[in-house]
Amino acid sequence: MTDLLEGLNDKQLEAVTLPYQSALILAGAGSGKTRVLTTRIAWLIQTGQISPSGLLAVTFTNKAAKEMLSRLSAMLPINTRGMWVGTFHGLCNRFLRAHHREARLPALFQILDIADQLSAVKRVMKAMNVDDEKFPPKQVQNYINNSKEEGLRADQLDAYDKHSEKMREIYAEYDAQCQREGVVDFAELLLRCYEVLARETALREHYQQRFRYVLVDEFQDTNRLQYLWLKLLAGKNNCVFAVGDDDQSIYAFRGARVGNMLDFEHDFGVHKIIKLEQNYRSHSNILDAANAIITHNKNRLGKNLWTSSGAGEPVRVFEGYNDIEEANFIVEEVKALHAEGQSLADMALLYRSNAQSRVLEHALFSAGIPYRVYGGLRFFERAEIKHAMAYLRLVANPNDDTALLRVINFPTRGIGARSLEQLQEGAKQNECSLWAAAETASAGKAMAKGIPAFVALIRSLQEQCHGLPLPEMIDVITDQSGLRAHYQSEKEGEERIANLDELVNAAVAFVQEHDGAEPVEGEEPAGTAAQQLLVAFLTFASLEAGEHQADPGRDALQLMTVHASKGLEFLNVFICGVEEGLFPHEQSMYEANGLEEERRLMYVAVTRARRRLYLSHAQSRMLHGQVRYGVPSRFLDEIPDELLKRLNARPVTKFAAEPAFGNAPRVASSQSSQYPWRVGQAVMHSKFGQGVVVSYEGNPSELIVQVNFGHVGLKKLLVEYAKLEPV
DNA sequence: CTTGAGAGGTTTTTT
DNA sequence: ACCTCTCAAG
Repeated sequence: MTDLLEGLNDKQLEAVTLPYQSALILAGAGSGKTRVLTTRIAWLIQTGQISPSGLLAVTFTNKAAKEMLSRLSAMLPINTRGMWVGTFHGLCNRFLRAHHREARLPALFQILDIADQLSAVKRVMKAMNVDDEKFPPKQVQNYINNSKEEGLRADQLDAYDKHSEKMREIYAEYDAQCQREGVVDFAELLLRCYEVLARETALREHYQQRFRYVLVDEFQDTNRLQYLWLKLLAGKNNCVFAVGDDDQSIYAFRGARVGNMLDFEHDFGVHKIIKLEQNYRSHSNILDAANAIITHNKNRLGKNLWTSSGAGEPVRVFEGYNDIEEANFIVEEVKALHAEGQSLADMALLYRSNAQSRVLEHALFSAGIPYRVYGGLRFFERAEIKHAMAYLRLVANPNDDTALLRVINFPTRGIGARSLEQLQEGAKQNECSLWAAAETASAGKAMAKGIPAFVALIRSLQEQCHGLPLPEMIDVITDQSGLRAHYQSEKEGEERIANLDELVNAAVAFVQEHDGAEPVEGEEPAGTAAQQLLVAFLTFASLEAGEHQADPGRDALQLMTVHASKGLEFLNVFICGVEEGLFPHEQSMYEANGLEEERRLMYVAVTRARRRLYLSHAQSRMLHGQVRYGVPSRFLDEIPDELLKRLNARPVTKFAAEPAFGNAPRVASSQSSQYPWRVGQAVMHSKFGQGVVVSYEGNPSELIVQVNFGHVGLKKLLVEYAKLEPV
């Protein structure tokens, strides 16, 4: 066996071989974070300090967890199967399955994804007669999730007024509904697990004694609840090894608390933070640019990346007249690089928001460059898959109201709003599930024939599926339910049919992987083996639906948001739309510390590049169907000029010329007499400085002009009072 | 129950 | 611009 510690630098070595104590490792981008984490585990095991079953390692993505496990089994001759290495949600799910009684959950509880959750929220609100104009279901959903991620139940929340009181009430009702139906949402997995550990002393002590060592990846992304969970699990005597990078915290908007890093230092008695600052990814021009940007942030633990691999190429900056020219430039560069023999898969186009991908895709498509867009709808989130899964869920548990509502009339079988209302009424009166109500209704006196037909269908499916292997079950279900026939008659249903076939394939692969899987420890497995497998598959679909690495065979350019690029690296990186209002995003200005998060986002983007980095921006672009004029991002100004190579010199007085490509602003020439300045014209304001006229609104007597003042932001000004000077 | 017009809303989203 | 959702007419 090769020496584990070989090739580690001093800091990495120090982190890997730390004595038994809690530690915080500040691991910069490209500093070998995953390597340190896995080597630490391997070293602890190899030196006999801990057994494989005595540690718990937690990540945010399934990908990261898998990566850790595969590297681990390459380092050590151990069976990683039974090890507690996984995502927060995956581990909590495992815990709850084993201790469902203590958690007061049915053994075969099911997991709601965001879409399921939203429909559950809508259902609760309807039952409560809540006005969904005043309480938009999405907002309610966020409120519930945010509360749970703070570790708070409805009865622990304060209400300030009628509105928040109602929110709290809906939250409580929603939880009650989930409990009745035996389903849990993502946040609930964690909160429930946390509560069980907090409540059940014996259980907590058992796990505390077992997991002497807890390791956390991407610690900067943990939310309040995850932090509390870790603290509870560690207890007084165990140690936590946390690895993270405060400069790469880009999920505050979802409840991640960078502050957990400071709290951690204090709560876990960390003596010394180890900083991994040597970067093995990029040349120094790229790192210096990244460092220059991030030093503008006030709230940092402090860290400076360096490399021994030389300056490398300058950071290239391109300014387009508009987004189309920007896209065309990128196409040309990509072509040139590809012609030099570089693979497309090692090039990435990064953008701040998904809306930007359209223009880029159009240009790439026209040029015949294969590309792949990351993000968007995932396989298990597609409507046809969700429908098939809903039938599957009903076979597993017909009392699953969410699943029932999804397919009771899909394909349509004459069950309209009225029949549904009757069902819901019946369910409410008898305090039973919709399924039970449907059974009663169809057994009783004459009813619209749809419902008895549906009941018969589900019963028949249950019967036919009994004893069948999972893939065949899916075959039967998609066939008998009429799903397949429905999509066959649809004009663009071919892809959907193909997806249903793909679902069968996914089931085949799943069954193979689970062959001879370990039984859940602790308690007797509930249900039959077949039921277990079915529920495991459903859980897999909601918890591990990711894995976007399709068509690895084809060499394709990678398109994704900056968020999606975290953790990845590419030889050549293009960051597009580096403009005020886009990156940093306009919306971020309204949030506390929003700008700092945007800057971290730019830091993440820049540090993705190994060798060559392009930053591009455009003077104008189409946004929400309107031409928007923008000034270069402040982040560009934050990079020292000597690191940059400006590829094209645009005239200093921008926007003086007619807008390129005939995208004439609506109000420009024809009625220009009415408007003092042309849209796109640079103007000076005594207080806000230089800006660009974006649009006009209001009537002629009270004309309002919207000006983009770059760093100051977008401002709406009354033409009459705003003393603007042309530049 | 299906269809289409109109309204509203568009940052990012590991599970 | 474009997508999703709602509601009224067929």
